[in-house]
Amino acid sequence: MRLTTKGRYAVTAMLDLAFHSQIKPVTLTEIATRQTISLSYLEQLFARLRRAGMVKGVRGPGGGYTLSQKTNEINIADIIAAVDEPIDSTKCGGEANCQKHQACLTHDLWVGLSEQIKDYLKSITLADLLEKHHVQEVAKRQDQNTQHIIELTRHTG
Amino acid sequence: MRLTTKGRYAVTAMLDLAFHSQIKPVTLTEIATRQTISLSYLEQLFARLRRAGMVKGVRGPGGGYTLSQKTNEINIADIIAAVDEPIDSTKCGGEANCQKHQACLTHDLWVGLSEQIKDYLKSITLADLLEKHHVQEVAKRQDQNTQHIIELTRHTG
DNA sequence: TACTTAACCAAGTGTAATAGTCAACTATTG
DNA sequence: CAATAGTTGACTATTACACTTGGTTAAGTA
Repeated sequence: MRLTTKGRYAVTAMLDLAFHSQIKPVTLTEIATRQTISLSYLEQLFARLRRAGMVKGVRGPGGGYTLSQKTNEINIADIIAAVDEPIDSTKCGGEANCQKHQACLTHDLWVGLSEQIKDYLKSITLADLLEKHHVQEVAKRQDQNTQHIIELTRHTG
Repeated sequence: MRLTTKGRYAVTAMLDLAFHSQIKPVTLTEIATRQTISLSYLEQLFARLRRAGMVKGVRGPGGGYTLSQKTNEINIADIIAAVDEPIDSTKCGGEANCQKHQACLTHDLWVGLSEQIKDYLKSITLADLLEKHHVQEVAKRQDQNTQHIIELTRHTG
């Protein structure tokens, strides 16, 4: 799981889409203008999002893009994964050229952390963010000292 | 908060350091060899980590690097922040050129998410990861499909 | 004091991803 | 048919990444 500007653009655009596509499709031109992202770059991002089945394109006048799922069914991790290149964070690629035991140990730790982040982002949907915005203002005032209990499911190979 | 290979290298190297610098300083050459990272690249990363006050360099024979804090005082977010370039994720830079209200709304949402991720990574320390590894080995043997409940104390600034 | 070690430092390089452009094509609407 | 807007591909500039080279400085050791 990588977090780059590209992923941020994608999430931002999807949020914009979630906001505005309630009634009719939203054109990329609108999103590009609102979010100050290059239209052609957006086209590339949405090509991937479409292939991932997250948005639907409607051609012709009055067309544009709509979400192909509900906002509470689209999570952040999937959006980012859709636009990012897949990457093997291990370098040793599992076991092949990895002779050093100590090296794999720290690799394991990172992969574990990476999975945690992924799971975390998977648990956050567009709906959460949209809803959260209202709550945020309240929470900002409360400014309380919480303890996070994070539940992690381990994927066994 | 960005998540790139650079940050991964930094975290990996710090984990390696945490493992091996218990008794004596660890040379970058050792880490470079173990983690198959270029020595000079490591030097650059550690220059930043040193400036951030996370590691101490010891010159001369028998020298190397040690952690300047305890493993439970060093969190992942700080490591990543130390090596990454600072980036303004807003593009509107607060308020200056941001005329569009709708744009800032989604920006807010992203910034909020970004803060969440940061807080999350702030709550995970090197000690957590090292400790987790022991648990992992046990879990691996048991080979059961368990659900880990990991309780992380959030450090408030 | 000379030598070795290893941190420290600066400048440069190749590569790949990012961010964006340009141009064409297809489907839909009116 | 014309306008709209998605779809696609190729191409370019910029940048960060990952790494290299070639040093200097400080601290031990012979």
